[in-house]
Amino acid sequence: MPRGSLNFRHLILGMLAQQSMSGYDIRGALEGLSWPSGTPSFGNIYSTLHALLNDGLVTVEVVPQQDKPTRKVYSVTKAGEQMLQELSTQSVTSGASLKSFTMCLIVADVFSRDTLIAYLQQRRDQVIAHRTTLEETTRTLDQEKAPRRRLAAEYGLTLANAELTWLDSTLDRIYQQSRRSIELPA
Amino acid sequence: MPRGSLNFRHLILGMLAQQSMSGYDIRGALEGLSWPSGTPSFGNIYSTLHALLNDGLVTVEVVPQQDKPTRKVYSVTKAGEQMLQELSTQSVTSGASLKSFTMCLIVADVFSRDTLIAYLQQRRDQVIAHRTTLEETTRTLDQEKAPRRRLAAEYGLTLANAELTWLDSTLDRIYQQSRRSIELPA
DNA sequence: AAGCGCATGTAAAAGGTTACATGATTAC
DNA sequence: GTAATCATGTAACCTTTTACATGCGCTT
Repeated sequence: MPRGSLNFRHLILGMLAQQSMSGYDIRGALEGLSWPSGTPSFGNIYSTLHALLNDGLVTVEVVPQQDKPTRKVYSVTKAGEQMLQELSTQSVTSGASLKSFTMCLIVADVFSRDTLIAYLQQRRDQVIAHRTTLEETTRTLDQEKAPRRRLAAEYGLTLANAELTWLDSTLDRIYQQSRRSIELPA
Repeated sequence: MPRGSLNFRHLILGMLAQQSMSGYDIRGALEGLSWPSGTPSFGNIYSTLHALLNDGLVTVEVVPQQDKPTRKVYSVTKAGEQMLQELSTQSVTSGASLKSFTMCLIVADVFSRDTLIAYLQQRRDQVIAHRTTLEETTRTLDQEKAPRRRLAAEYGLTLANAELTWLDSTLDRIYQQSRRSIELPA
């Protein structure tokens, strides 16, 4: 776990900060959002929740339901909020894998604008670097006549280009929002 | 590890089948190709190599170099080729994560055309399903005014659409290749 | 002489999934 | 009756990374 990088605990805590939920709810939300990095298992979610509870970062409320099993709704405590606050302003030194970046986007609400921008720009730099590597690889493979060998590189290039387009337009959008909120008070 | 799914052993074995390499070489090749799923560590590569050697699926050749440390070049044995052969014709029941799919592409050479097509189509079905889920999620989030909450879903949608475009064009290409090789002998 | 690229290796720790157990209600 | 959704939980297991150790030769 590289220093400054998001882990699963942060993800759960960040999601609970957006909205109090049960483990089952969290799983449902992640199924829709965390697709690129894979949906985590219940085993992981529940034990993370217990660990957070044990560390006093969240509290539980047992909610009996009619016609359905009892739910356990978790909410972030003040200690938990403080932990997120620290994360929010912390400098980004992550080795940003796709997983870690996806988590960052899911809990984007907990970051300050500057931290979010830093994350996006860092990801942008990394994707550009990878694209360069992939372009070199395809150039080498073009010499050979084996078309199958190029599949992985082409796949990577397609994803990299799509991601870069998204990152650029998203960064633009965020910059315009800052400009607007600066212009309005003026 | 779902049955029928590719694991790291298969990846290494498949890469060695394409070309005999050292652990260091494998790492270099994967750095260029396996970007979306993350480049594996040396620790993983070397221990997998030792395990394959122990199971008689590969052999080593110690290659001393002048001016550089000695390399250990691994090659696939007949037993290893047989294992790949079985994998090649095996029906695909994988829970195809991005990781497993990327591995499949890297060793695409070892698959029969039908198996490769099955993998690509299976992935296509899964991505379409995920896209549907993501579209529903964005529809729900559009109601709210929180723009940050939509980031993860939009990101996923962008990647899903790019991947689908690639999958469709790649499947087309492969189909045309089969047609050509059927037409020629006729 | 310090640092980097090459090259291999191991053990401990972290991370995560699978498989199981439980149990109620609804829909076919 | 049997499958599906809802809902939680534990332990064993697998996978993978991290952090270390080693050592040569080239460059600054």
